[in-house]
Amino acid sequence: MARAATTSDAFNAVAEPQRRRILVLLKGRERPVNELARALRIAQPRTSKHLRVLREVGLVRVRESGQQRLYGLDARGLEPVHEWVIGFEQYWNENFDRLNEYVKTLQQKGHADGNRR
Amino acid sequence: MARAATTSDAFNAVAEPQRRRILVLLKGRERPVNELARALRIAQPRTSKHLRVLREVGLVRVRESGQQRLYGLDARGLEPVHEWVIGFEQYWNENFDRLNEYVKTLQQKGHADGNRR
DNA sequence: TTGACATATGCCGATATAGACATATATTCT
DNA sequence: AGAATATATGTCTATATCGGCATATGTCAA
Repeated sequence: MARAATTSDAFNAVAEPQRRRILVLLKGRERPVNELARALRIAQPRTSKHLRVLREVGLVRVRESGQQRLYGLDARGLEPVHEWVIGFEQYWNENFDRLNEYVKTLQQKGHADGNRR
Repeated sequence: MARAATTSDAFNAVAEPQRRRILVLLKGRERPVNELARALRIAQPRTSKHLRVLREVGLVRVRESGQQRLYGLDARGLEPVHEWVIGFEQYWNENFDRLNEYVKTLQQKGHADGNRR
């Protein structure tokens, strides 16, 4: 079995640097494909393919506008990513080793309320 | 060129579901490889390889303890992921189209204080 | 209709997986 | 030393990329 498809979820879609840059560019306003390609300095077909991936995981919406297709951000799909990562916030905000010991102590006592920051 | 290596950064390392589960299991306490393998119900070699990836991006530390190797979380590498994702929070927390207009207005004014939730 | 412009898709090549399995390496115990 | 336990690594297979290029599809204007 190979790596999971990039279209499987937002985590995989966002693992690609160019796709992250695309999403950043779409903050605040819609953009046509060519504009994105120019901004990222990547070929138009490549841009279209990245956009397709982003579309398939729902991070981006398309809107026809004449001969252009305007892509817009739909950041809701990033919320699960945020939820997952934020669960680790306490572990990078504090001195790791001391927290580690602290939690271990609590666990040995059999308590489950050791999540205070 | 193929997809970026999983070892290239935290984004890629975390794109793999099993690796995310490993990190979650390491919250609060260190664990030896076999314990992780059992908990995840995946083969030990596979677990070791995932841990290797996590080690190479610095999300995990190892400590020798007799014949065991205790893996511990080092969540600092997740902070960049968090930073990136949090930049989109306003876009999933508010009505997209109205916010879109709002941000556009701010940008035209040249202000940068529009991050209030 | 023909042409210009914008975008999507198909094909190819090179590569990096993830999983399964066998095995090497290291440590502890007897 | 030899066995048992814990972990890491090498090999093989199947697959899903990502990028480049050519080309199909679609829209608008003259």
